[in-house]
Amino acid sequence: MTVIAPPQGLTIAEASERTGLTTHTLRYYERDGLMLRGVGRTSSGHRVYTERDLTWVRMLTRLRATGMPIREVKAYAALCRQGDGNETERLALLQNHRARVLAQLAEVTEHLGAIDNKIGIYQSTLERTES
Amino acid sequence: MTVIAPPQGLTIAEASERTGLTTHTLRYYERDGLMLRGVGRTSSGHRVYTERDLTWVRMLTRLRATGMPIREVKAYAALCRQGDGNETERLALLQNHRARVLAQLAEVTEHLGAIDNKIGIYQSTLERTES
DNA sequence: CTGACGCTTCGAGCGCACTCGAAGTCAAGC
DNA sequence: GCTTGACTTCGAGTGCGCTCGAAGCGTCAG
Repeated sequence: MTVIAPPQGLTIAEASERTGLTTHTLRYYERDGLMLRGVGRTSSGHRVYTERDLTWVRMLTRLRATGMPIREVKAYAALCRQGDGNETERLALLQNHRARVLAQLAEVTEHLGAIDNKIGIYQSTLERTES
Repeated sequence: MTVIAPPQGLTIAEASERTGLTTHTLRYYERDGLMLRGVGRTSSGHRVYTERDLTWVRMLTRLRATGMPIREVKAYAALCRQGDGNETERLALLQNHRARVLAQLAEVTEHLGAIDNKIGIYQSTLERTES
């Protein structure tokens, strides 16, 4: 049907393409209350994504990609939805997350070091055996 | 009952304490074929963990903590179980994992940078508003 | 001898984050 | 006016990694 993208709006398929999320996931995020506000609709009920929506989805993606659980993303979305006045809470939430991510990065890096040692051992074993 | 730890062996409770895994998880790992070989038993059927078992569990933990899926840990265990001669495969598996972990670290770090920017924005918003 | 405890096995259940399928609607092209 | 196909909603299903509970047994303290 080649839905004509309404002025300044994108279809869910286009939004999917630009965000790298599936249409299923985009609908799921909206259903689950992760969007700032419900995505707009055409007269026939099709979703219309604006650039603001995509910007928000990209933020979501960053939070998710750094391991923030959906319920917490939802909490952050709720704060943003409320409007001005709760910046302190938003900041605290993000700083909390940041601290957890840093701890996680440190832990993974440490474990990776040990795995690297193991890799080194196999490499020297193979060198001694080779030819 | 205070099971007397058999000479050079640890009960599952002790193994749990030293590895930080629950007894449930330790049994699950054994059931699922992640251990190098089945853990030994006392005459009454209780598990006896050796230091070698614990060393292996610690390696498991590192692989898991860096995001290796259980099925791949299982593959690695199977290679080790086979004995000498497949060091090349083991090395390849670990190097593959290492590459994925590095990519993951880079991605998370990049996303974290963007989140840090957001944090910075909230901080300056609050500074301007404060007092 | 009795009770409590800590282990045993087995299988079911859970939380998370999607992922998918079915059935229906609507606009456009032929 | 009929077909096509991208969309809609709803609810169920999937994969992962545990996590838990029930039922039973062996050993030790009292």
